[in-house]
Amino acid sequence: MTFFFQTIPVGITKKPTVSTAGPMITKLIITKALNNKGLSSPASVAPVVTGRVVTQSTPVTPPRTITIGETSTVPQNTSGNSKVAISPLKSPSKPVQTVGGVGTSQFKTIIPLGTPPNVQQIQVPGSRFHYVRLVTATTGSTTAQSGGSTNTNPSIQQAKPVMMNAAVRMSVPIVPAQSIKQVVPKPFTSAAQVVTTSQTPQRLIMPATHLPQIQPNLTSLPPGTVLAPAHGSGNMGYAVLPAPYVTQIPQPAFVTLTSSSTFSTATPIQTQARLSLNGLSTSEATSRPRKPCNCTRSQCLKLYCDCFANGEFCNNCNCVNCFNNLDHESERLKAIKACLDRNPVAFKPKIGKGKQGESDRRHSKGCNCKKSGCLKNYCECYEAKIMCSSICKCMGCKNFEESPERKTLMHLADAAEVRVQQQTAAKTKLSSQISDLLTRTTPAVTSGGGKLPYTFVTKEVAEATCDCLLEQAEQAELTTQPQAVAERLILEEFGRCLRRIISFAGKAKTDCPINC
DNA sequence: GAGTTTGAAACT
DNA sequence: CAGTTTCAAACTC
Repeated sequence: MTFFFQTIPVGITKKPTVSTAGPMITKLIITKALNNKGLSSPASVAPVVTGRVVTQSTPVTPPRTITIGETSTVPQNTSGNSKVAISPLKSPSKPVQTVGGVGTSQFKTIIPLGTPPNVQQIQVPGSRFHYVRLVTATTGSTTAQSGGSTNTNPSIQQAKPVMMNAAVRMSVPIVPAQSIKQVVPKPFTSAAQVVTTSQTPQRLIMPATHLPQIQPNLTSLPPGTVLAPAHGSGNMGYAVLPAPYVTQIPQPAFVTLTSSSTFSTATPIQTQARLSLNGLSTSEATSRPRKPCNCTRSQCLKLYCDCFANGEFCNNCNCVNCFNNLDHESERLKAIKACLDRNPVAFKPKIGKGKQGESDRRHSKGCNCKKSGCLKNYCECYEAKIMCSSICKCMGCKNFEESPERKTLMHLADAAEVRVQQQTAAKTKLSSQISDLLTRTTPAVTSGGGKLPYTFVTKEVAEATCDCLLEQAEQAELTTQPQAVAERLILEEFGRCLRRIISFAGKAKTDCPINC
C-alpha cells in the first residue's frame, strides 16, 4: 500500500522561482511491500536533498529532531529506541525508483532508505505535489508480493517492519513548504544527528524542495489519484491526499500511521487524511470535515460528487453504489482519466487568484447563474464567499461589491453570526453559573428540603438569565418582530432558562442521593 | 422529509 | 460550441 501525503501552504508562501502558480505541496507516500510495479518507467536519480526526521515521545508533544545527512547511518532495529535514519540520497547502491507513465526525470527518488521504513522523496518537476514515500513492512497478505513481484529493487523489498509495528506509530507532520525550508536549509553533514526517545512514535518532517519544472500531466493530477498502478498490483497504488484538506490543517499537524492500518489522529482534518489513506475507517466516531455526499447514480465517480471532485475517497457518506474507494481502484482511475480527458484542469481548485487589480480570489471559470442572482449557494462564487468577476457569465448578478442585496445579505449573515455567538456565550455562562452552584451550594441544597431549584437562583444565575432574555429581545428587534412575537420569544427563552435551572437542580438532587 | 429549484457536469 | 440531459446540492414548504 502506498500513501501520499501532501502539504500545501496555499496562500502562505509565494515562490518566485516556481514557474507554476500553484503552491508547493508536499506529499508522503507510504508503501507496503514496495515493488517496482508502480515505478516502472525510467527516471533519473535525483540529487540529494536534505531532510529531517523527528521523533517524539507522544503524538502531541513537540517534535524532537533528527537531522538527516547524506551519510546517515541506518539502524537495523529501531524497535527499542525508535531511531530513524535516512540513508544517503546519492547512495550508489540504491536503485533508481521511477514512476510509470511519466517521462524520464519527472519523478526522482530522493531519499531511498535501506532499512525500514524506507522513506523516499519523489520530486515531480512542475507539480505542486511533493511526494515522499514510506515503505512499510512487508506483509504476507500483500498481494503484490505473493503474486511474484517483478521487483528489481531487492534492497528495498527486503524492508522489514521496524517502526510500523502494532506499538509503533509514525506521525508525519504536515508542514508548509516554506516552514520546512526555514528549518532544513542548514547543511547536513555526515554526522547525522539522531535523537531517540524511550518511546517509539516517530515523526517525519519532509523537506519541501523547490520544483522548478513543469510537467503538465502531473500538475493536473487530481488529489486522490492513484499513480500508475500496475495490473494486479492490488493495493500497491498511490493514494494521494486531497490538497484542500491539507491546506486546512493547522500547523503543525500530523498524520499518524500504523502498520495495522489503524490511524490515530488529533484533528478532523487528519481524520480525513487518514480516511483517504486507506479508505478503511476504523473509527466511525471521528468527525469529518466535509459534508458526506449523497450520490445515487453517479457511483461517486463523476464530478457531481463532491468527494470525488475534491480528490477524496468517500467515507461515512450516504452515497449509493459508491465506487469512490480503494475497492474500485481501477474504475476510479478510469473515471479520473475520463474527467481529465474532458477537462485537464478538472481537479484543480476552482477558486484561484484573480488578475491584478481584481479580488484576490476568484472563480477560475466563473459562474453561469441565471436565476439565483448569484446570491444563493447554487452559485459557486457566492458559495465560495467571493464576488463574481468579469469572467462570470451570470445573468442578473447581484454578487458584486456595491450590490445592496449582497450587502443586506452579508449584514444579515453577520448579525446572525453575532447572535449565535452571543447566545452561545450567554448559555455557556448560565450553564457555568449553575454548574458552579452545583458544587458550591450542595450543603445548602441538602439542608434545603424541597426548595431545591430556588437554591440555584442566585445573583449570578439571575444575571445570566437576564443576558439570555436580553439577547432574545435584541434578536427580535433585529428581525423587526412585532411586539407580541418579541414578548413571546422572550418568554420562551425565560422558560428555557428556568428549565435549565430546574434540570440542574434535579441533577444535584440525583447526585446527592443520601440527603436530597 | 418530500418535493422543487438550481446550475454544474455530462452528453449529444 | 451550443443545446439538452443528468445529477446532486440547495432550497422551500
